[in-house]
Amino acid sequence: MTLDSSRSRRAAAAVAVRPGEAGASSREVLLQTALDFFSKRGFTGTSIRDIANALGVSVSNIYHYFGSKEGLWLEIMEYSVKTLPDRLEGALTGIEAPLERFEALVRAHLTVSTSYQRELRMIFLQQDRLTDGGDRVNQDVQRAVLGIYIRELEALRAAGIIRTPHLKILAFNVLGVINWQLRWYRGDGPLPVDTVHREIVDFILHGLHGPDSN
Amino acid sequence: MTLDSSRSRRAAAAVAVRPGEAGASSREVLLQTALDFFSKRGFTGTSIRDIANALGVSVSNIYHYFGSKEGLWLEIMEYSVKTLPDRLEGALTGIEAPLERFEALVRAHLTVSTSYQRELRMIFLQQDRLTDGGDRVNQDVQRAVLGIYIRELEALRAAGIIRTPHLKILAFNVLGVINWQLRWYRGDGPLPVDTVHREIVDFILHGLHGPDSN
DNA sequence: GTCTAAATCGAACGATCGCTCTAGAAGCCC
DNA sequence: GGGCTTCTAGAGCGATCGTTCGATTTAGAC
Repeated sequence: MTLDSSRSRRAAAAVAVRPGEAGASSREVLLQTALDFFSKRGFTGTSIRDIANALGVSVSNIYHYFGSKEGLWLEIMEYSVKTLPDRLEGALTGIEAPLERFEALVRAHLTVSTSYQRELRMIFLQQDRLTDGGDRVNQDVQRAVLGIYIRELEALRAAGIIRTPHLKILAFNVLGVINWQLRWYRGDGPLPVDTVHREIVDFILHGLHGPDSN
Repeated sequence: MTLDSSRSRRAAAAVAVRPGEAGASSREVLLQTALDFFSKRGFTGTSIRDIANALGVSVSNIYHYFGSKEGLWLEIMEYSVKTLPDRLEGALTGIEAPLERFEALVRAHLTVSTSYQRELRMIFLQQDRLTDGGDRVNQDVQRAVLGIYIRELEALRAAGIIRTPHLKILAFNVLGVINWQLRWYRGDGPLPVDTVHREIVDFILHGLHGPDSN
């Protein structure tokens, strides 16, 4: 359920694998296991043998499907994090009022964050150990998301709802609240996801002073 | 200036080094270089040889002073991150009004974050690759800071200033804004540190709606 | 059945990892 | 000077790293 049904292909050695077959199943299992390790220990903290041994398969298997360790990383990025900007934009279509748009943006962001919690943890753990092309992916996505927030904040300022001239700082503050949730929130804890999302939206919109203060 | 004058000692092989001498200088340079690497590439992403080669010294030198890679990491934690809870508590002494206390807490936290930016980045990059004792340090500090925030938020609730029953979520939201700044703020950029701190305090206290909305 | 390609394995490569050991250089006390 | 401790270097240890390779197994097409 957390996986996209249409899967793109980019590996070096692997060729045409039809989705929904036994071959794809091996692929998926490898991706999921790699995701578990990458999101918990980061890129350098995870070895190819960690992933292979966890599944009881050989390391050559991974190279057969993904070509390299970085290829495996990028494959995970491909179906998850890279889709983030489009998903955020999609949540805005049809909404006109700036404040409504902004709230929809935050809510959509939280929803995607919940779906791709491990994938997003990966990019926030990773620290310039990939080749240039690999780093680019993360930077582009983060820049795109920031751009969306700044654009919406500009609309809020034009509407007279916010006054600060430092929209970039404001955008980072909002992103901080949303992304920090990736660090502390555990789905298996006592807090329901709806409660957490509602509290975060309230905090972003009203800060410490609750929604009844305006 | 970002270093404590009194330095604690815990290495395995090293013994009594008087501060302020030539011996201490080698030590300091090693610590600073290690700090640069750890804060940029994390624990697993940094090798002992990275640090030694950057300084043109031998790896044995590092082991002479710190005993192990983890010892080097913990030594950095010792003079910086571990002092965080005490510094936050110190900023609260003499202040009575809950809201004033909270604002002072946030401001002190931002000040310390600026002083120990690289050190704090280390602990947010690191991901359970240390031995049990090493992990404990980070966890204890983070728990202590969270405890301080929750205690102050309880005072705010008792004073009727906030209403939400989910103080833990609220505390994480505040910490998210503060800690996220470690990820994006560069001191050499165009934004003055005072401006950033003021915007963050305003955001935490009032959210998107500015300070004149209550 | 045969043929072919995808899937999987185990061994091994060179490089790098954290770390140890031995030994010489430098600094201080007398 | 000698005698001691501290500091530093370099070689090398076993382990693990990402990766490659040849060979074997599996599975579908005919």
